[in-house]
Amino acid sequence: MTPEIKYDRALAAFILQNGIAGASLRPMAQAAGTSDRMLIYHYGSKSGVVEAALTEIAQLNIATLESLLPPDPLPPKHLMATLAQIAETGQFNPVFAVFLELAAMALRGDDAAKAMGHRVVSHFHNWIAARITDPERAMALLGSVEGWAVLTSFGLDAPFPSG
Amino acid sequence: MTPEIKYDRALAAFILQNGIAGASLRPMAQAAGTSDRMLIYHYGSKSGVVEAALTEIAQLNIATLESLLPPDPLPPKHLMATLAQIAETGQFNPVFAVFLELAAMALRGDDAAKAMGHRVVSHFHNWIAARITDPERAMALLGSVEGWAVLTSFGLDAPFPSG
DNA sequence: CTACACCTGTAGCGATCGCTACAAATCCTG
DNA sequence: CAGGATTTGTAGCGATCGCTACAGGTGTAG
Repeated sequence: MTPEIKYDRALAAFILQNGIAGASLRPMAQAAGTSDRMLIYHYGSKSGVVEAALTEIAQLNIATLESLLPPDPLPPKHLMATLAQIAETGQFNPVFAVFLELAAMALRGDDAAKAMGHRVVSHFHNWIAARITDPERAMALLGSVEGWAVLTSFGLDAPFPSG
Repeated sequence: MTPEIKYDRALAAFILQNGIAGASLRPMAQAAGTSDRMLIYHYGSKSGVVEAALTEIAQLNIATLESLLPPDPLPPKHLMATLAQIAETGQFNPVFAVFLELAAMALRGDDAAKAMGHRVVSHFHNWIAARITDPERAMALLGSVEGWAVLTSFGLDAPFPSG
């Protein structure tokens, strides 16, 4: 029951909107209705703040995915068709942006980013695996979706992977 | 024959190593053997410097890809097997990191990043299309590779897409 | 040689960065 | 109610950010 939990939601929203690179203590504190001094006090350091926000994002994300599509093994084509509809609303764009930022940091040797990304993407993988008739294909499908996110971010009209 | 070309190589190397987020004028200038004052003078602004560096990265990349595998239509499986060997050396990790950073920026509405990413990824697409027997599959394969890069950056042992 | 455009080094501007020292306020315990 | 620990506001530290003013050098054209 750490008391700083009340800030997590606002911090997560801030990072979803501004990215990890745009996460500065003073603006984050203002968004959370407190001061930079307090964020440092509660979370110890800026990296502690960011880590808490990313954890919160991951949890929110799991909840959102659960509510969008309850577990039920579908043929890959059906699942991907549903995912296509969800993805094309753009509601997950901020989440994708954070993931891609984490991936770039991980590629440069940031171990914290690597661990955080691993955790979050594993959740995605499990979510897919629980909703597909042949779960061993979940990783390949997940990769296709991530790649689609990259290509469409640049404005290419890449077809959503069909499975 | 703009005189600032001599800096482009060093600037590209710097951004490949430190990322776009880590691109500050003074360190870049030092890496290029000049001063921040001179970079601003030649390129007009920091964004001009970064843009030149990214353009240089794109050109270097095309040359590298050409030298690694001359154009020759192959069956998708063969091409992907060759790409797997190349990708697993990790030599393109800094390039992937820059791409993913660009994608994150583009997803947040950075139009310059979107245009730059579009250009670079289009080159990748053309490169693949020229080396595959059914070029209309190039986009899907490219997406799979990008997604694979994201997943492996987090330490997941995702299989390289087989085509 | 002169004059003028081009180039570059020094110094510093205001803003923001993560973080901290210090003291007052508040809360909990005895 | 007393006294110590916990929480918070104010102010500011040194560092770095992108960028600029200004003076002096350098090369070239008339």
